[in-house]
Amino acid sequence: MIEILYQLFMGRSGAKLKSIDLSHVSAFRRKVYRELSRVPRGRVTTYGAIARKIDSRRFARAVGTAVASNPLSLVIPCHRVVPASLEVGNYGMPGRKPSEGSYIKRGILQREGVEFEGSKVSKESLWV
DNA sequence: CCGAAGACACATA
DNA sequence: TATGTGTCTTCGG
Repeated sequence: MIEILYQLFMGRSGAKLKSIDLSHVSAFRRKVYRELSRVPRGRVTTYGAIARKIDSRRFARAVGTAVASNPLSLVIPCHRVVPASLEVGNYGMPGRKPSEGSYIKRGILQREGVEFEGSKVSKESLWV
């Protein structure tokens, strides 16, 4: 775990997720988190893209619920996932208004170097 | 078990 | 732009 946090601190996200215990997490969610952890700093991906990598695009909504309740918010870069519209999307912040969550999310992304065109992230920031 | 809800996607008008 | 529909995992009764 310390290893992971160190990697994050050094800006090396996408680091190994291996050492984390995911035994009590459903297989589906493990897949989601695995893909999510591959997204590097300064890039974003979409719920649909993750869904597609796992299986099919139809899983998009399910991916959303999986990410929303991710148990490792500091380790898994859940802020690097945006809807296909490329808008910022939501960011669950219990107790706060959705708008605040989006604001925070966007702030994090910008700090990581993601470029924005208006209310949307630029396609260049999309991770392939 | 079953029903409802969800950090979505996409087609249609 | 605005609605409506398709799909799948979770969670609560």
